[in-house]
Amino acid sequence: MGGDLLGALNEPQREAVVCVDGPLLILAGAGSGKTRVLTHRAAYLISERRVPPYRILAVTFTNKAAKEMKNRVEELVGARADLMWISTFHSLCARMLREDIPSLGYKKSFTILDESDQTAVVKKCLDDLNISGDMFKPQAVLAAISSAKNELIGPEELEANARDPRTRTMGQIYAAYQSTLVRGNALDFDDLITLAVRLLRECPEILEKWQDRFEYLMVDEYQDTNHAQYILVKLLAARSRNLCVVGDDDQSIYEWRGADIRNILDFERDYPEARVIKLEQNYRSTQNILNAANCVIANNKGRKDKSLWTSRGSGSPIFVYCAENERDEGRFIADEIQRLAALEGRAYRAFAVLYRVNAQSRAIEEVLLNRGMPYKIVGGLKFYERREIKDVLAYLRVIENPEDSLALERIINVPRRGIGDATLAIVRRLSEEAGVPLYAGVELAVRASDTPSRARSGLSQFLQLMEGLQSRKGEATVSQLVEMVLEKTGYIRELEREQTLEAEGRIENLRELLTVTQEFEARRMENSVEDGGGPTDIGAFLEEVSLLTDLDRADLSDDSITLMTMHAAKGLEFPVVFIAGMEENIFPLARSAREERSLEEERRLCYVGITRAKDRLYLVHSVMRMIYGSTMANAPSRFLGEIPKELLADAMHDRRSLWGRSDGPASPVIRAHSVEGRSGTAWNRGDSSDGGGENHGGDGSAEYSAGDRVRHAKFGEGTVVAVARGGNDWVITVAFPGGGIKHLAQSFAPMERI
DNA sequence: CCCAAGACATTTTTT
DNA sequence: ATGTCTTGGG
Repeated sequence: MGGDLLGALNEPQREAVVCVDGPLLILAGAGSGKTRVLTHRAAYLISERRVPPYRILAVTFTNKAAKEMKNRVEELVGARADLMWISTFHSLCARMLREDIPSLGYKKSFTILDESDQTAVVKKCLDDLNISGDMFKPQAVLAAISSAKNELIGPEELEANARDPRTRTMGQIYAAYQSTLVRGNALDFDDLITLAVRLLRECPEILEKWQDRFEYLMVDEYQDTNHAQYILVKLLAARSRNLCVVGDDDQSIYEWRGADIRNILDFERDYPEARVIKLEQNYRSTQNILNAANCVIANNKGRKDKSLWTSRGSGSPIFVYCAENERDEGRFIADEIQRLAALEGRAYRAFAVLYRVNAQSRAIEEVLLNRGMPYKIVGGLKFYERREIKDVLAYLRVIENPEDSLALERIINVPRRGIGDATLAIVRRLSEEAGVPLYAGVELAVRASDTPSRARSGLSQFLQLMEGLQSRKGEATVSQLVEMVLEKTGYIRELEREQTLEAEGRIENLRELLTVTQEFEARRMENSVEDGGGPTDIGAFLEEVSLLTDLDRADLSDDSITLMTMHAAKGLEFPVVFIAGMEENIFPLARSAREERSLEEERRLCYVGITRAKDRLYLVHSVMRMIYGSTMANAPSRFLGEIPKELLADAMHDRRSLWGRSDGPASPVIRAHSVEGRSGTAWNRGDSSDGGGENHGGDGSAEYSAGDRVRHAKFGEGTVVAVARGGNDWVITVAFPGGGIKHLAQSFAPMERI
């Protein structure tokens, strides 16, 4: 057994698997088989060390990662794997809280809010506090609250320690927000973590219970943990100290969301007896791709030194294409996919197009759509955030827990039943006066003598509906309840009446929701042995759904091209990867380029993007790009300049490139990639340090560099996008927002820098 | 109470 | 360019 388990591993992997006592840091580079290590490690604990599976905890960030880990451990040790605790941070905490949250003054039936619920609460708080939304945008408030929670800072503390009035106000809004949540017995995603931490900190017997249960702990993607998660792990592992964390500081791309890269960088300080094992052998990509990734990431400071290598050959060069605009970019990508599909017999699922911002997807999508090439977009619109889905789920929430005032507010007039702002105001006033939840307020309003008759009839109609649904709660399955909701509320009828494409789509989504509930029930049947005293079916379903994301529903199995952001691509791999929009201001984003800290995060993102590719990598930049409704001209990304030119080729697509009209066989796109100088300007001097072997040195220097703003006598203002040699002169390529791309001879052009 | 025309903003978003 | 949110008139 042991031979089998360890035989398929390389030396450091094997070490990481058998080193199970005491703290261990595994620095796992991209594609180095970290999931393999984690699963084998779990299997080793179970079958070699005879550790009961339920004494092992593995924490991931995504459901998908948890599911994969579970399946792979099962392959190794069989059904016993089911007893192991493999879950996401959030579901682990939800599970802990379901048991003991009454100690914190909440009821076990708490609901979990998603982002739009949160936004609604914030807006209401801003209203109540009479704070203008101009200065305090809900999104910004939410971000502030979230980061406070990530740091385990409460509202009072935030307000007390505020050094500026804005933060003080934030503290007040935070306080209002939190008390709304508490009143509604609701938790947001961050609360799941912070309240679990509070539980462990405030209740010694609960802490002890969990510490005893988990003898061995593993944390995946440790570089992405925030402070609250860090403390949670620290508390849980304090007793056994058998804590194994796996991560890659170079793949930390969620700092903006509270991830604290120091957690991984300082692990050895926190656990001085820790062993550190580096996994640097990559099983995914060619050496060229790895070299490119290594070179880019080497520009970051303060990282754990590591360098990926592979026993695969160097492989194809990395292809760079300079497109004219975003349509040309899409066209090129589609061309290449078709070419490679035919030439190398690759299925569509072998291709991924990655980009920095979702807005870039449209141009690519358009081309693929036109050509009838199958594609799917991951991210963007979320299934569970769709209005119709949220409406139905809100009904379930109220059925399950009538005190869920947020959900009630959402559906009280959906579909329309004549309960408008005026009526709702009455209900709100009554419930506030009586100090009862909104639902009770509805009952009061129906009974009150001064309620206008129209309002009364709407409200009592609503109450009847809800009572009818609630009466079936015990016997009906979740699917049946959903069907009843759709039927009795007239939701579907309303949509059918609309007769629009949009309404049809919504109906389609609701059908899909029924598939989800049916799947849930099937699973529930299977595991019926589990917890008898757990939440009800509806409760369990709602919890599961609230912790699900689109990523969990995306099937990568169908044969289509994948379009997604580089963030969404983390953890995935594709034989052929295109990274679109390799331009300054897009990647790195303009606002991120100014600060060293965020620039480094962009660079890590670039590293993640590059290392998704197994066989072929294409980096595409565009001279001009229409985005958010306006056209901009951007210099090629500095990250391109950080890749040694020997690794690059222009993929024989220089026909269309800027230099296409000038003569000579040299590949000008390559020339522009000369690596020199520092960030920002590395690319710019498209001077003669290329390996092309022609006309070096000599006569005069370029007066312009990419990124310069210029004014031309005829074409007006523009941006220099490239500078190249052309005969005895310099050819300055300028993008004029009004007049297109012009190639101008430096010595003749009536042009000046501005 | 409802709808429609304007304002608005738009990085990334594992849960 | 586009989708979401607000606001004002019917």
